Amino acid sequence: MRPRDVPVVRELALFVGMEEANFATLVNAAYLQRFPPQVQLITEGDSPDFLYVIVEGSIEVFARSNRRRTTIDIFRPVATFVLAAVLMDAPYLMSGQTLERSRLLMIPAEDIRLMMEQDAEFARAIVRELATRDRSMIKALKNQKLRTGIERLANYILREHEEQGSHGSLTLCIDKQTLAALLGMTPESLSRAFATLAPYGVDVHGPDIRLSKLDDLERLAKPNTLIDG
Amino acid sequence: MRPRDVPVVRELALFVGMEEANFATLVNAAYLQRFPPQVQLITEGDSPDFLYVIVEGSIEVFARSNRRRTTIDIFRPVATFVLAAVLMDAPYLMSGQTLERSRLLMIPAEDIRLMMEQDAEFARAIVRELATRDRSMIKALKNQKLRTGIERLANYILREHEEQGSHGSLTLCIDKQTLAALLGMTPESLSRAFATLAPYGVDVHGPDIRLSKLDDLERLAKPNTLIDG
DNA sequence: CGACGATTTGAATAGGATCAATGGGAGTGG
DNA sequence: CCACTCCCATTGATCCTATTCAAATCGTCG
Repeated sequence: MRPRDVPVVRELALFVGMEEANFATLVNAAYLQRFPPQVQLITEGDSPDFLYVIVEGSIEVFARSNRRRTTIDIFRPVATFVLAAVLMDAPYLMSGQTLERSRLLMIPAEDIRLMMEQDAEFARAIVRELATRDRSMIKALKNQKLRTGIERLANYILREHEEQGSHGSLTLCIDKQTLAALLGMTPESLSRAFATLAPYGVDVHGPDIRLSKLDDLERLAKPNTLIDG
Repeated sequence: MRPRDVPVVRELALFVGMEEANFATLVNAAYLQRFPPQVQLITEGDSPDFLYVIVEGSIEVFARSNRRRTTIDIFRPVATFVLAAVLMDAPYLMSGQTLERSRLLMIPAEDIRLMMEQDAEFARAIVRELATRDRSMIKALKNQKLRTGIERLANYILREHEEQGSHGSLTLCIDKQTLAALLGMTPESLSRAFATLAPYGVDVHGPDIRLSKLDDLERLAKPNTLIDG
């Protein structure tokens, strides 16, 4: 790992409280690597070799069963993924691939497990990370079970709109196929869902969306901090 | 908490590695309490007061949004719930109620958080518990997004069948309304799903189910250790 | 220009939900 | 012991949501 990348990683919530020596140990064992888009990094069912930290780019984690495929989550900097599998030394439950050119820190799973035993502050940071992930998965499950596809889309739009500054417009940062999979629907259904939202002031032009009737859209979406928080 | 209940709790994965003094501290602050059926213990949105440990009975955790309601999970001894909310001191994401007469150990949330700072072995046990929960939620999300209602039911039946000894029959230990909510469908749909499974050797008599064509049922269900494990 | 992949649109179908009505115990009170 | 009631479960009819399969359209890039 290049020296100039170290400070960025050091500031991650997961590492910030660690003793310097322990952090150095972890980093020495780790690889910081670049990947082109559409590279599959992990495969569901495999044993975890590394904990991944996204330094740059974005990662889609997805799962298959029967002949269906769905997106579980999309990660951006700075986040880790497959932490639970690494800690339990249990098979990955999902596959993961880069969506764009990405830089990832790969820390050998065994080092993570050892370090958790050695560094109590690291263990506590892991607890916070895991608890956050757990809650995030509960929210995703609620989103899926308690809302229709249109409602999920409406809430996704509102959330992106807010994260992008609430200026009345937003730009989708993933392509529509991936968005459809994330929202638990087919690309065709997503396309129709967008059309259904037109009367609610949702104007779609490629990846750009303008929102002209925010109130109407919110009335439809009924955002809920216990799902979208 | 009664002295004779202490050993049971002491053996929980969460506590078994703790120093004796620390365990005593936690237990002294805790309440072991009985509840009748259908008592709502926690409400989504509330701040976490306690970590709950089910010593006896069963608990349904569920969530609402719009005017819908769904079951997230059902817990039996010996398990904890709302651990993530307690650790993050963040609002419960789900409500919880007893399904039957139950005994619960209630440990004040603040004591859990303090003890995690003090007892490194406890922190590690929490990590394992959280990682297991996280994986369980991922599986639930995959189950919901990658399977139809009938497939979810078929897999639920196969899993119960196995847990009850694989003797060609099983007994539902929750009523069908609750099962329907757990599987993400209405009671009507569940009833029809059972009917659909009849040609696959699923004979339902009230809560009792006999399975006469296990192979056919498995071919339909396509159980997957990365979902049902 | 031409090809390819992504998106949209159309038509038909499937999976579930909703609303309504019926059947079937378990428990209650006469 | 027998109605009676209530709640759960089932069944029927219909509607809605979303998927599937197919075709058209759009944009981008070589």
